Amino acid sequence: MPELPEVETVRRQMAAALGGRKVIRAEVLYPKAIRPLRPAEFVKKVTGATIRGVDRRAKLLLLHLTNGNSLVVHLKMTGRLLLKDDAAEPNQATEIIFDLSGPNKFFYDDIRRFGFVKLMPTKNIADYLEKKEGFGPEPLAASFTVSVFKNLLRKKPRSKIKPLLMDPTFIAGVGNIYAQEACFCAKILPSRPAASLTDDERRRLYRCLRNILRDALKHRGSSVDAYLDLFGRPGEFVPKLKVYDRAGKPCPRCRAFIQKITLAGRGTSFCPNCQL
DNA sequence: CGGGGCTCCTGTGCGC
DNA sequence: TGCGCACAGGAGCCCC
Repeated sequence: MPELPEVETVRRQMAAALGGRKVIRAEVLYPKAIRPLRPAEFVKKVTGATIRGVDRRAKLLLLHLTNGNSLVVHLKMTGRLLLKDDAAEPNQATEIIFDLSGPNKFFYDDIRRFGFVKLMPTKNIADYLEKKEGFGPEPLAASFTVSVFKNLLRKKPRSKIKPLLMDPTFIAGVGNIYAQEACFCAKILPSRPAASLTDDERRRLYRCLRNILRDALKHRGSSVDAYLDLFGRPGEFVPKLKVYDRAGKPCPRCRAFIQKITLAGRGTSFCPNCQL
């Protein structure tokens, strides 16, 4: 599942590889993936435009075009943005093909088809992100200080901490993998109400969350499920995951068996011995 | 306000 | 060996 480290990896790669490239041709193979336009309109508004820059907010990728439009992409669980050579052919998962200037095609694939590509005027992006989506702070931003984190926790005293970390309106970009890893690192049970965390635990969780996201980014993310980077390479962080998808295996810290429960409908693994 | 359930969709992995 | 089915999962939405 692409979360902040995976999406940011793809953003950096796209910014370097796609900037200045022109869309020569576009084809929509799965119309439900695009919003809100019909394929003909989508193709018309994209064709001939040059990719000016790539931003990220939460798990959304923002591809800005020179014609005043932007593409807003959410990869959800199995979306992939792939830069391939001109001879590449679509497969079962391919939803959109962009034929670029130079020797490349740019594919949007999504096995489970939950992701989307929205086309909207660039000038509407800021409002869309902050008003409609209402994203919380970027956890790796310099402005996201420990006191900002503590103030946020005070606003949601009754929420369970792990689902709270995954709430995009609370903090942006954290999903099921890194929320579990952060709780493990901070030695906090995922089901603890936010208000029950001591000052020391709040500080630990803040540091753990930021360190894990940074470390995962350094390793180009975790390839669980279907994630691949822009060049089709898997991320290298999976061997460093301590609890995610490790139910029944020994805790790397204390050797107790990792346990799995469901919180807010999401699988959640933790060590019942050293997470308190 | 918080929590639960439903929805989208397909590959995986289980039980028989 | 093969079939069929439950299940996972981000996040919006509805309901209580």
